[in-house]
Amino acid sequence: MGDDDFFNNQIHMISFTEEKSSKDMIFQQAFFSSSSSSSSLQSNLKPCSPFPTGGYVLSFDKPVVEPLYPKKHHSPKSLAQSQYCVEPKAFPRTRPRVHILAERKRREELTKSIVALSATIPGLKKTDKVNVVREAVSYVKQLQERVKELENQKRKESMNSIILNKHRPLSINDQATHGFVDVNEELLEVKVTVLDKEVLIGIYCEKQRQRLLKILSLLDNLHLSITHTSVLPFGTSTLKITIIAQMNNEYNMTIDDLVKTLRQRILKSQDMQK
Amino acid sequence: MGDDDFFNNQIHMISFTEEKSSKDMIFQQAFFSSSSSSSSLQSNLKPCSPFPTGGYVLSFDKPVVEPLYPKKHHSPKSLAQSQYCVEPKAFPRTRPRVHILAERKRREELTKSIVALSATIPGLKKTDKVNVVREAVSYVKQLQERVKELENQKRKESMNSIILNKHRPLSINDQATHGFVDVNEELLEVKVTVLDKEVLIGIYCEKQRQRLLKILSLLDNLHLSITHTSVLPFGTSTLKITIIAQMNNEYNMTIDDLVKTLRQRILKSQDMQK
DNA sequence: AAGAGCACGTGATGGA
DNA sequence: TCCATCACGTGCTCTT
Repeated sequence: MGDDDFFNNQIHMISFTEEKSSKDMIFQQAFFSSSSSSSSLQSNLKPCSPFPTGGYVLSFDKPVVEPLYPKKHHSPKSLAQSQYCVEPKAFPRTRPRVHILAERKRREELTKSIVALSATIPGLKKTDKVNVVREAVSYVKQLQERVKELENQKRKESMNSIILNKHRPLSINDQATHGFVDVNEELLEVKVTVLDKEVLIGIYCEKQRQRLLKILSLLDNLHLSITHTSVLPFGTSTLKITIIAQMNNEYNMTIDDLVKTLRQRILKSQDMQK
Repeated sequence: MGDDDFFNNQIHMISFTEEKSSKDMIFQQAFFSSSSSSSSLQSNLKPCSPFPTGGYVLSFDKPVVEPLYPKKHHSPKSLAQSQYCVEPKAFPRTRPRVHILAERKRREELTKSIVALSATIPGLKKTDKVNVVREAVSYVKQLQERVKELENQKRKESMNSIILNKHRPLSINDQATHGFVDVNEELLEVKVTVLDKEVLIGIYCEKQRQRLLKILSLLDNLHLSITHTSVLPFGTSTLKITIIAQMNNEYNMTIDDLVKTLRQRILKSQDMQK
């Protein structure tokens, strides 16, 4: 669990004119599974390029030793293989150092961000860099899909109240709102609950001729015997219908199917009315 | 869209002498805004390390020219600065090359994955690598939170059917289920819908003495005048109560508050019954 | 001994 | 000019 500790256990030397940089790298080094200790100065030689004279040479950043890159990495071994060349002429070698530092910083920050990313994605086993990013991609897609899914469901749930607001001026300027109201955006909510052999059906819909009659016959066709009903007017143009019914032996639908077919049939009969 | 192709279009030479390889990199190079063309051979010199003799030297992979790394990048300029050193002694320089290739592949794949990641996260402006990863982190967190939020809401919605299943054997082994049933897990669902000055209240609860009476007086206290009610028995021990009421002038609650207070009061009166 | 993985220093390049 | 970003080749380590 505690995996944030191995910072600062190694102090890379100071080098002349500071360059503090203790506690560096390490981090992902340890995180991404690797050794831990380090600080094997390992020679700071590097190829010195920009010479029109041809001839590729090496040099320190300064004509002096300069332990500039203290953080190489992985301690053991080496140190014996410090090899270098000396530059024939000392040059204003003050620039590359800032470059090196900047680049170091950049790299550091990339790995750090990747570590942060790996922290957000659950069930990650291979903490290797590319794998982290890849898993992140698929995880993001997965999350996006889940969100979309849930939001669609929610839309259905809260549809009635939204449509309610739309229908509020219904009786006033009925014809005036055309164009903004989708034909399929009927006000219709169906909810079904099952308990043993009984079914509780709640329907919230627009007021219409023969509304209850049609629904009851529809239920009869689906092998449901009505035992109680209640029809309550809500506002000027909507109804709340509640029905309790008994499943016959022939009945064998799932709840979802029942809801769907009820919605379909009721909507169809609504269309036919218009 | 199609982003899986530019592998294997280059046949990395079979062995030394050769190295065709044209068009590579490109991709992210173009994606992350940069130049596009490539192939500026740019000298293949490299520091040759493992020499116990000290002295840091450079060499080709072979004593011959060898255009090994054609993909350096950014075409223009350079090419004039081909500089190199010759290794004093030719060595079995056949190993590093595979390493170079592998590393190249690794790098390529990392950037590719990051590009893929950047594709999944919307509204991204700075397509810089670290920024992509960082934005990905915050985006993932954002998505996670949204999912959690939506799922909690969903839980509330579907609570009733879950509790229904728990209560199914209620009338049979009433006392026998103690210990597994939390005291607060009463069967109670309250749903409120508002239309102008009217309120539609649906309550699903356990059958109990004076249930309707208490609820109606409660609503009266909240400045709601009942216009219609319906009480339907569902199963042997539950009720579906539906109420339509008018808001009085004194009424000024939000829907959520109304639901909460209704739930609280009803649950409290239920407790007192026991 | 081979492979995978990482950080390093470096040159090139495009933008303030 | 300087600064940021990139791909590159390299040395190192750890695992198989």
